[in-house]
Amino acid sequence: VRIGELAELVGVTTRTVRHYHHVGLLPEPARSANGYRAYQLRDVVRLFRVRRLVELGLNLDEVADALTDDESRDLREIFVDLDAELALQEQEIRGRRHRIASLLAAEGDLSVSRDHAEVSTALGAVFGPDHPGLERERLVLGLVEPLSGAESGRIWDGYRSLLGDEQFAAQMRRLGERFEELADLAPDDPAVARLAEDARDVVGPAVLALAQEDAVGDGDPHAAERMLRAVSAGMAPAQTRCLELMWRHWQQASS
Amino acid sequence: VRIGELAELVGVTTRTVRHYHHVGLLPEPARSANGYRAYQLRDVVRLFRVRRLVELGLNLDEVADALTDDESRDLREIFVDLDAELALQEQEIRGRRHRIASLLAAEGDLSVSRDHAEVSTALGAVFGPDHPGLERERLVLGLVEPLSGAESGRIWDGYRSLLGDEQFAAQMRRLGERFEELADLAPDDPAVARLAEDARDVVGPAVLALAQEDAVGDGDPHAAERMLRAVSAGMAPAQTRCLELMWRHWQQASS
DNA sequence: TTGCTCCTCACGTCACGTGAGGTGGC
DNA sequence: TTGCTCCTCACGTCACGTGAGGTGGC
Repeated sequence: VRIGELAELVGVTTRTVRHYHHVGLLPEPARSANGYRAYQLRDVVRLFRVRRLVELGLNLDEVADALTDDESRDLREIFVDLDAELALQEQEIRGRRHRIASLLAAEGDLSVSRDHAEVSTALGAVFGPDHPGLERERLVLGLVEPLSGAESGRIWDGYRSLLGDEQFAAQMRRLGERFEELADLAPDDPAVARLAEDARDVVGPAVLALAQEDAVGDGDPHAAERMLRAVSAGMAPAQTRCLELMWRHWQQASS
Repeated sequence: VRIGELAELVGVTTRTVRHYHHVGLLPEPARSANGYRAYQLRDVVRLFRVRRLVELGLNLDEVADALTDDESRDLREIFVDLDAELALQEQEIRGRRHRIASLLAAEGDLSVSRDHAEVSTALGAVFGPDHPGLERERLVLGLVEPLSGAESGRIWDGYRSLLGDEQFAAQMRRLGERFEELADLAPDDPAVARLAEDARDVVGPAVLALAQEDAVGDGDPHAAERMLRAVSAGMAPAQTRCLELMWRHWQQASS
């Protein structure tokens, strides 16, 4: 029996058989006069046994281990471990499918959540298309999505109540403009502290909500700080400083 | 924000971030004076979106595809396809776990089936440890295992009834010895045809059963022929010829 | 000075797939 | 002569992991 026939018998490719020779899973058989591998019955049986284990999900090292005669490691133990691993994989796949199903259940744009789309639209309406901070404010929304449902839910609610109130919205728009103007100032410019003071009661209910979540203790305990670091990525020093000051105010307010 | 912080924010390694740069999933950010990558808010958001899709099970090409703005391929379609693929994987894993569970449910040696172990023992008892054909006969049992349950079931039954009958067993032992003696003869030696004739009613109920399965049409329609090729792997020419003759007899008997 | 982070190659992982270039048997 | 199978390298796949060797900031 030559390699092609062996492979067909067992249902693999000839490359697979050669690979098993290479890694020592299957002994190299004698060669016939023309240099072709000449397989015996025992090789066919061996290959079948190898494939049986591979198809159950063992990797080639484990198969080699399982097929040694010294039984150093119990086959039963191997299978128990394998089953546990497969159970994990199954759970993972189910989780993914669950998340995909809830995505597909929603209509509209799948690339962002419904909440995100709604708040983004509201932001555009409130700020107007030419507002210098609109782009950044919208990017910040992208940081809310990876948070847990409870965390992001509070934040979306915070945005909605804020943007829904004409007076707050107008203040927010103005604060946003002032924040952009910080870009060219020094971090210790008095305008920085003034803005942080003025923003205290208007902007940032989202962050406040996050801080409260932190205090309550469910979700990621450092979500708020991580948000803060992410938001300040690439900001001008004065803007970063302003955010820091706001953060301190909010921390005091929530404690 | 430098690469380490970005990676920690999003929950990946720095190597992963660099890999995404390499394949173009994440744009290379500007460098600060020391050559370090300096990330902006938009990079954080982008990386979060990439990871969300990766963790759902998309490969990096698909992620890139899904995150292009031209929406050339509908995200909904991508998710539907992905779900179908995940459903397949889940079924595969369940199949494996099912097979493992039935293995674990049986006591004793997990490397071979109960039937195999039983028939192998019976073969040893009937042939005796010094019989020249015992090793091969036992190897042949290894070819029965990969067959479907119905096919192998018939064959094990065939073996059991044969080996359980004192008279048949004695004949089989004798035929086995004669078969080994063929090794040094020419394929056209009259002893070959004689043995095939004599074996007709004794050896090979297993193959006969397989041939019947073939005729009935369930299972692999060429299982018997494949068995024959495998069994004759590495045999002496006269032995192969003898098997062929037997096979023809059996085919006639079953038609 | 020490420890930490960053930088750029570049090879390794896992189980094979896929040519590349050549030879033997019908 | 043509088509098929076999042979031996040896690079490619996929998403990074893991050093190797070197540099900047506290």
